[in-house]
Amino acid sequence: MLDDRKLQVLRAIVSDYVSSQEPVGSKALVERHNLGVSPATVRNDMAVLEDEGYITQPHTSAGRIPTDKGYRLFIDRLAGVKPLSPAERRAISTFLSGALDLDDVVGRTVRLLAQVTRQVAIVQYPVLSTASVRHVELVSLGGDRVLVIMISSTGKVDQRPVEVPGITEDELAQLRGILNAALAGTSLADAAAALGTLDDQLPPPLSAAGTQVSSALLEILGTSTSTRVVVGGVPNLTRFGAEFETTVKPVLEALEEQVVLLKLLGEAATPGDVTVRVGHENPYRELQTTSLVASAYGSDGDIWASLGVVGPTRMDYPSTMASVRAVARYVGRFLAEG
Amino acid sequence: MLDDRKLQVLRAIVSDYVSSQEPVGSKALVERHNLGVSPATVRNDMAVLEDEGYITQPHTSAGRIPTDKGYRLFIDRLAGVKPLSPAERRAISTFLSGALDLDDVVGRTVRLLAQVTRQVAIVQYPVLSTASVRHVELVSLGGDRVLVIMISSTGKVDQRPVEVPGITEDELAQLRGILNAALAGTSLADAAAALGTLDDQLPPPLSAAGTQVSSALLEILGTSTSTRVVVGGVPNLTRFGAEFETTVKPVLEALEEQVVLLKLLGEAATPGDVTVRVGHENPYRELQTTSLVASAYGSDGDIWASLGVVGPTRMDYPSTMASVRAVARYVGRFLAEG
DNA sequence: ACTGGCACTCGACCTAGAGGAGTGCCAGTC
DNA sequence: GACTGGCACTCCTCTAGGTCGAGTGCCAGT
Repeated sequence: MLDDRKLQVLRAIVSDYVSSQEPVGSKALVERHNLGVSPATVRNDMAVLEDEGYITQPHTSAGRIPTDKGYRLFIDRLAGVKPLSPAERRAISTFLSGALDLDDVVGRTVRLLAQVTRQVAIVQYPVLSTASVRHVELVSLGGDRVLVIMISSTGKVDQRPVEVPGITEDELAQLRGILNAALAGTSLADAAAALGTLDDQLPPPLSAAGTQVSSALLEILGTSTSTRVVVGGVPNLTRFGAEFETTVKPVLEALEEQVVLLKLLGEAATPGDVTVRVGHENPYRELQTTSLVASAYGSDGDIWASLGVVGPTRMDYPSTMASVRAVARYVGRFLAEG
Repeated sequence: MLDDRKLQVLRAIVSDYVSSQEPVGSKALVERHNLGVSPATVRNDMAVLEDEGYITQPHTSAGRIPTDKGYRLFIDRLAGVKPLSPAERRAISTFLSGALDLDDVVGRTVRLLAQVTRQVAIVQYPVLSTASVRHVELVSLGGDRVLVIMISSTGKVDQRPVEVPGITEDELAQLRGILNAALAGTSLADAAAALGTLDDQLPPPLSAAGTQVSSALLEILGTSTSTRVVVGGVPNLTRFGAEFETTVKPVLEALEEQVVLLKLLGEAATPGDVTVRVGHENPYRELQTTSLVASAYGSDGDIWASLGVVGPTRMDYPSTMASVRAVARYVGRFLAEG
């Protein structure tokens, strides 16, 4: 159905359109890519490609532009992996050195990704299903207030204040000891269960406080599995001022919805493999005029989280995919070591 | 020089232009605001206002639009305080109830501010110059790594990992005790000094570890005085799609520059008093086509930090200023209560 | 000091026409 | 049968000209 040359024509249309943002005609095509055939032949091929739904005409006597389906075919079968430039390689491999803590790693990653792809970047905080509780700390805030702090093996620190009327420092220390004995080293998933059985075993003077602290810890455990997301490179959207309605506006709106972003990224499953959602393939209506390029990151098949970029469907997929993959790999490796 | 009626004319021009975004002419003015004089008279007044630089014409034979100087006069002398709507009052006074921790308070505040002003909101994390160290915690991360955690009286928790070869749990506990004895309760400013004198007093086995931990704490102290900002309501920019170059683009660019934002907000000094920077009054070139409405928040003259909104110079100053002031006051009060 | 009247300016909007890029189709060639 | 050159056609883009009307500045009159 689609012979080699037709595919080549499609590839040429995509690549020309991506760089010029203008419908591309048969004549320009044969001139810029030496296809070895006449414009008339290309026109015939284009007619077939249009019949099949890979390209379309904005109006009767204009050139062709790729449809979402066309981009999809391009990505699946035509896009060679574009090697990263040495500068990009260098940027990626030095960007994380000297990172201080998890916040810093995520922050640097999002800036890096935005910089190399020149798109809006999204990075999800890592959730390690095999992460464990490193330590629980209770700190008196004066009065009846106590700050409950949980440190996980990924280095993430969460806290919640609770009201615990009339507890003494000694009791606090005692409770701290019990909690750490029960929780330290358990996985986040098991920790919730461990907390449940703990309540009964507390000596009476501690039981009221224990209940308060337990529920705070449960909240913390809950929020550390449904994780946050960080966004960067928003000013890159200004490049697409002309496509305000189709690109700038939907992306800005989607970015404010953490839930949407999380779901989007959540579907980018296997690390090392880059997932692309082109236009209408996207489950979220506002983003159906844009594309998402995402990848999970982690190490040894252990998925931690996802990262990616959002941009107009008209984007340079080979480069973007290469960059996203490289950054995902690098961050995964970095976190595995650190 | 400018009699009462001329001021009234200016006020009418500002308010009409803000709502219509179109140059306003003499006839429309007398019709919409019953000025009691003829269009010709208004024209004479407008000629004077233009001579003085308060208004300008986009082109000959068009209506007038306010200049930055005109807005400034409007704000200083003409803008009555627009009372908040009951709905806004309610939104403001309920938005923070149930806030969990400092992050949550700041997050809710920025969303609230964006919602009521329908502009892009910026909230600086509170820095309390009189804040003190509540507690220092050292947690072994396994191997030679130790996590240094500092909790301040505002409820802010910061952490840094450090390398401390071959330290035992006992030594860690000892060091923790010494640190808390020396630091707990001291102001953040004094804490740095206290750390300096501490190093000498440590028993030899702890001195190496002490140095590492001290420098981590100093870093933490450094970053908690130069604080972060949080941004929200960016999708509100889509309302100004027509003014892409003058509003959307500069704001997006400025938002990515934390430093710029901090400096901007830092100049909004006294709490309760709203600072407005109109267009060219703004020290940052990119933002000279936009206005900033900001206020410090805190309690009892104790400034904690600032918050505000950025939008086009053509904005509804009375409402925006009222909202910013109300939110700043409310957040200040909320934080003071704990 | 204000007003009505008037000539004038100039952008917004419409229309018409030229130019041109690009197409589809068809008859002809290898 | 696949490719090509040629040709008529479409329809966007750009320009030029013309009308319309909101708005102005100025001046003479009250």
